[in-house]
Amino acid sequence: MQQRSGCPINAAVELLGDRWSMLVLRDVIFGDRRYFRALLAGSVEGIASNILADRLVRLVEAGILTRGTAARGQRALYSLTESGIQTLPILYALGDWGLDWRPGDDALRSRQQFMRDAGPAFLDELMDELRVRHLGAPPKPRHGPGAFERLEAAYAAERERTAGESVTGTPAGR
Amino acid sequence: MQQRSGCPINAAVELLGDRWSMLVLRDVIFGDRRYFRALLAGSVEGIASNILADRLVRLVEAGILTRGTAARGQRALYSLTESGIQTLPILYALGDWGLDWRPGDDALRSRQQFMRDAGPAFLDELMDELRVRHLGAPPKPRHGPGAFERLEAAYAAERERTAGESVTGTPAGR
DNA sequence: CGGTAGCGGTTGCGTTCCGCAACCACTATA
DNA sequence: TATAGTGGTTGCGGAACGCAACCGCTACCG
Repeated sequence: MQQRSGCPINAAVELLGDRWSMLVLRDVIFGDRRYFRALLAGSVEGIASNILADRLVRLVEAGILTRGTAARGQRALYSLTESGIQTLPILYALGDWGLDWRPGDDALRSRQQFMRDAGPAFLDELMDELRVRHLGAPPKPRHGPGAFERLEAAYAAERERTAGESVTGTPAGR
Repeated sequence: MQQRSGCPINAAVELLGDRWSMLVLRDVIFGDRRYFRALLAGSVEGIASNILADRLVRLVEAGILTRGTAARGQRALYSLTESGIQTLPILYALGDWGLDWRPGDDALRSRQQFMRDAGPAFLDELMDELRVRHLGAPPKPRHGPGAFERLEAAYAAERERTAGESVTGTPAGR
């Protein structure tokens, strides 16, 4: 891909400015989906397989992901590189804006709300854990549940809450 | 536009996830280009007039920009709304990533570098000034040059420096 | 040895979007 | 009346997207 300008914002947009790349990274980072089939089946937005295949190739070529060496018919593990891990602030900024200015599902919004409440240091904590997961970095000693663990707990709790609402809210529901 | 999911990240991507929207906002915010012709002629990446027209309509419809009431043949002033002003952290995150992981022009990179060095409070300062420019908010009392002023000064200095380099650096240049 | 499920994709095809250039109606100025 | 400037619009070819079906390969189980 040829660069249209030397502006760093443009450089990022040329690579990530489409309807799917950031969502794939979101699912890798937050959903821990690291196999083709997992990304395909787990996609909330319903990505098509050819689009997913294309994006994975591009992200690998751009050095954002690496693909584990896997022969045909075998599972290929995708991992984040350091530059991939550092796309997290972009994802956060997008989600933070979307939380304020666009409508959305309460359960899915709770994750973003949790991150906002947790403050900016939480992002660093998440990135540290990604380095452990994806780069084989030694895990940092911690007391209590990890950052992703807390995030998922908040999401699960919210899902539970809204699910309960929808059940009790429609008594003879159909 | 119909939403593909209730995820706040997806909500932002659906609106801003294309090759031009963020660049238009960048030029409005950092370049203070608020007229169609200024955005068209000043575009470093060379946006086409039909694409620009389309994006302006979409951004206005999304409530990110407002269009001043102007008859045909008269200048229409585009202004940021509060939600438009708050896309600045997204622009910053994109540029910050691009600065680290993508090649680019030194002069254009200096602006992003300056913002990084200035720290996160600088973003708030910029957003305050945008509220003055675009929303008619009362200017905050300040000592010394404003945030945009400092930013442009850094950019101009770097442009001067690299221009000097290219002259003195290639003595009998060809 | 044969059938089946799972793996990462690929292919075809129609629709939408992007990129380029020319062109438009209108206003303000002289 | 002529000219420059305003915000666009139109036409067209190529690229990207979205959908569904299909593919070759491996691993497992009987």
